[in-house]
Amino acid sequence: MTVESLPKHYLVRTQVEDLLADLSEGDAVPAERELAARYGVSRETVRQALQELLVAGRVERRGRGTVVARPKLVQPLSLGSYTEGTLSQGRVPGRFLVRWEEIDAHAKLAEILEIGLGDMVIHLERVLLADGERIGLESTYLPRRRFPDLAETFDPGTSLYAWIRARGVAFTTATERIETALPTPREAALVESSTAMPMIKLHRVSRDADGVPIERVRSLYRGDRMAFVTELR
Amino acid sequence: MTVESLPKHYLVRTQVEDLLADLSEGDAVPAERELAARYGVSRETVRQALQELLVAGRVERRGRGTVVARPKLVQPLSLGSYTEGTLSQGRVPGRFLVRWEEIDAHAKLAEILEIGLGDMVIHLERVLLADGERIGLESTYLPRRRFPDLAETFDPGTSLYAWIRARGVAFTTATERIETALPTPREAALVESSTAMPMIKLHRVSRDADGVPIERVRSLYRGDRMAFVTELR
DNA sequence: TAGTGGTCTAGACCACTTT
DNA sequence: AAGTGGTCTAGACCACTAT
Repeated sequence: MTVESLPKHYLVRTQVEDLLADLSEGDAVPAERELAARYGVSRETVRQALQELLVAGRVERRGRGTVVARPKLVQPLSLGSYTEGTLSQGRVPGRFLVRWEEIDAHAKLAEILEIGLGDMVIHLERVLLADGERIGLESTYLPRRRFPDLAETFDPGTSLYAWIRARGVAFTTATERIETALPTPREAALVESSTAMPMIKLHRVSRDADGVPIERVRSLYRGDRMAFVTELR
Repeated sequence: MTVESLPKHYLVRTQVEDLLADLSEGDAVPAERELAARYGVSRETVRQALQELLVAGRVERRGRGTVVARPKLVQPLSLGSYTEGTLSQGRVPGRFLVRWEEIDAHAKLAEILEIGLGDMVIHLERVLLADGERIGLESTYLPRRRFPDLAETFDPGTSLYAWIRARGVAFTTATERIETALPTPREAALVESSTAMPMIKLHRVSRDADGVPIERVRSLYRGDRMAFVTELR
């Protein structure tokens, strides 16, 4: 890509950004066909410009039409639970279960959790909510041997972190990998987004005071709706 | 987006992924027009599928044609310098200056750096390299009063972190914000990427032992080429 | 029912790179 | 010169939603 001769979709993007400056959160953005006519470009070019503004979190699709987006939500990247992190930002946390299964540990999972190959692993997948909005998807893998009564006593609508801690297990360290990723159609549907919307993917392995892995978590957050903060020491 | 009836571009994406499984790093991927003919779809549909694989870091554009991508580079998200982080991953770090300016601090910057409104700030922008590959863009803002001889004694091709530390300033804490973002055409060109490629944007304020801000850094890393790891305690 | 965004097509022209 | 990806167009059909 050269610096000279800016692409049309980028020019449309900056023009629409000027429109947004005069609008408020939740206000309707002109329709794609209307913008195409106004700027003398094809609808596909407008769509590319809007896609960039969607990824940037400036606008969002809302039922019928496009509206000015709310600011991104911010989450601390910390050892604490999703519940605590969300509450600390003044948001109401929520979650609901979309999958619960008990599987044989394959080689990689067994290695990560430091369990035997073929040991049973509990996998729970939950949609994460902030103020009722779907903002992410969380997959947790736990060794069943360590938490045999999880299925009977844990309510998937509540904090797993709190449940584990209440059983005397201390979260002491965690390794986390952070990158961008695109969702599958299923994942996109679960968070009410699209396959073209980049997500923030987090891979975490949490350990107890003895350095023993407690859980492996894979989280997928909507890149247009979430940002993370962390304190480095 | 509904779960049923998968979009064609996603089906093409999975079919191309199957192709990639039989190829090695650097091998050529069939041309877009060839893939369109092979799968009986339009070229634009193939392009959407390839765009998803580009974002995922599975393929990359290379001169003429598309090839199987190398694995993502991994950087620690730590207080240390880019040089140290890159070396710790067994990569050769590099950087070159693309902008040097001294500006009056505007309100927000003055607040962040805890300096007077209108105090002079040094802004340097550098392209970051790993093994010679352009992987990111870094903008650093420093109060000139604290580093008056920066222009005379600092070589922008070297580690700024090391230069500051050598002057007896200790990096003690930092606050970092992490999110996805799209580059402007200029930024995309500098890292040899495109405006449609999601980047990982980092905002950092580093502080010394007294809690005084040392610098503000805004980094933009190619999302298709970089991942980050951090240790949580 | 009318309007919206989501998807897909067939084709065009361009800049660039390799042969 | 030939082939590649980058951009853009004009149009089509669809599912969904607000009226």
